[in-house]
Amino acid sequence: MNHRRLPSLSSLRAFEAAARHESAKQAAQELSVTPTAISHQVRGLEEALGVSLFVRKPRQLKLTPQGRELQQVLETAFDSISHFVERLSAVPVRQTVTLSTTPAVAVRWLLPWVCLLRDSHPGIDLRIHASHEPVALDGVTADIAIRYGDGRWPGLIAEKLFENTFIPACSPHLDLHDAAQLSAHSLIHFRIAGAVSSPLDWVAWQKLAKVPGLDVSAGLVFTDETHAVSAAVGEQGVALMSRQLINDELVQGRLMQPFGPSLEGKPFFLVYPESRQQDPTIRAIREWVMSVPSGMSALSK
Amino acid sequence: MNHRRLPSLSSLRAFEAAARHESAKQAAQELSVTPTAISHQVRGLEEALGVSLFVRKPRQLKLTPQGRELQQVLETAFDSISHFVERLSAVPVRQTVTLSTTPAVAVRWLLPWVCLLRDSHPGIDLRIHASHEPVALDGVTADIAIRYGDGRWPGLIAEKLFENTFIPACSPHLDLHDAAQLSAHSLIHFRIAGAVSSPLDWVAWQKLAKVPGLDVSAGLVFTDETHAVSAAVGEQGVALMSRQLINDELVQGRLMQPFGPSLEGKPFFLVYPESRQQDPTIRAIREWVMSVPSGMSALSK
DNA sequence: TGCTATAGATGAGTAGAACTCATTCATGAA
DNA sequence: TTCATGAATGAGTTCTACTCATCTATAGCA
Repeated sequence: MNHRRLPSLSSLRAFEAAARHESAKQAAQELSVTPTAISHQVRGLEEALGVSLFVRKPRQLKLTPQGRELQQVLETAFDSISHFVERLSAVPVRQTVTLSTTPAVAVRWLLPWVCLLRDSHPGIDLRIHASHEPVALDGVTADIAIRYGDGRWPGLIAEKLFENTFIPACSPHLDLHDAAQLSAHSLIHFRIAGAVSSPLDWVAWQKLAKVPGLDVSAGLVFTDETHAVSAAVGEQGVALMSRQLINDELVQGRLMQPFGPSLEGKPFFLVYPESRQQDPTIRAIREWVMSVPSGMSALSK
Repeated sequence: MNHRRLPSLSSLRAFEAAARHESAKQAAQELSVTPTAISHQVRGLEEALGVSLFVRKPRQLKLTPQGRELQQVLETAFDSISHFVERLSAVPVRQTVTLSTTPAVAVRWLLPWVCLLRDSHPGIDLRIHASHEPVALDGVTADIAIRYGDGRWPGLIAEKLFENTFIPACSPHLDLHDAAQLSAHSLIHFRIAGAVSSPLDWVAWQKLAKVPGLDVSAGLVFTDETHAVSAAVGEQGVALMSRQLINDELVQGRLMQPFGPSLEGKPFFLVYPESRQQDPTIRAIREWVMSVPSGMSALSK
């Protein structure tokens, strides 16, 4: 259908209304224009088509047979479009949005607040894509992300959420106060499967802390950060983890930071494509994420 | 359906083409606009509807499920309109046109040329409404007229066709040369039924000619002008009739004007509503009428 | 790996279609 | 006869639809 011929759609609309009413005045009212506009449009359409659509009488319009036929075709067409458009608006379409983040952020930071999003935006179907690697925000794999980094991603808008400070953390029951005591306890490692090392593990910490005689290769290894947290809470040893993600445990006294130093990791950002900045769904998610309490955000308020 | 909601029809058209191709570039080519125009229109539509219709990738557009649905509704609607419009143009619709004129003009002047109109405009169905009284050119009773008058009819366009000169006419066999001989012959009257007198009858002629002893009330009376002509040709007497309508007989010598004076009647005009000046059918009839040879027209050429 | 071509998006500016205003005309009703 | 009503015409104005310039992110090729 590459050679579809369509006259001015505005004139078709004006004609259809005038034909239905057989009145330019009523058509004008329906379309919120002046009767003159209707008159012009109808005339333009007749000229474009080369046929008469109305028989004109003073103060009266009568449809020609062709005019009547065209009105019926147009009414059907416009009605089908209008019905669909109204259906689109009337049914709150559940917008599926995929948020990509790390497993720890997902579990420890976001999930507790998902009910809040559901309450405020029942039309949003939030799906969380948890992985350690950043994924494409292409609207297919994911739409929006919470990820750590330097905040500079081409084509993406990045809004800082919170810092990512790695601290030694253990249960208060271990009665640890000095780094020198570390040798007597297990180190709890969190290591991404397949990764050899990380700038934020015990090796890096030891380089900074320089605890004499400490063997940082030993200890418990978990591939799931939340398991590492559980082990620490369960007095299995000392874990090095993001303070912002164990804020609850710190506040509740289930975990403590026995000593320093801290390692500053790259902060977490909310990230989404610039092209979707005005997307109502993206905006809604953004607002929700911004309302989630975080260590730094709560402090700055 | 008074509350029909329709977004910008232009944006709907642009979207449908872009959706069908899943390419703004190809849609632009189809609609003979720039790709930018497509981009703007699609974006406007998405904002108006509040939903995303495309998933955007660099150099690529992918339809959302909603976008796909809308495209299908629109394709059906636009196709139905387009098909009807093309049908309207492709089938030469027979346009019925009613031409109002006097019986004499119809029979003696127009009918011989109807075949010419049919040849040049097979789509025009010409109907002739013959009557002595002018009728409304309202598109119902009649569309166009040939009528005599002063050429000034409100709202109507009047184009002069030919004069209307009333002359005494009789067969050459009567061997009449002088008005004084009239008493020895019958006067042939043409009188419209119900009409008492006319400014163009024998009474009016006698007032001008002042033929001694001539009784103009006597003679043969016909209600049909063509019958009066036949009677004159058949040597029944002398008729007073429009020279332009008996031109053939004059030229062929079946009738002659034996003496004066002539009475100048109001000329005949082609008359049609100003509002239909651009009507293709009216224009076609006009051209045809103007091409019919008439006494005065032929002489001026 | 770097360069070029390609296709879509954004924003400012422009053109033309859509519309308004003023006026005229032809009823129809009081 | 006068006034109200509704459609049409033409000139002028507004606003939507469009273009141009520019940018971005690939995709393909050398």
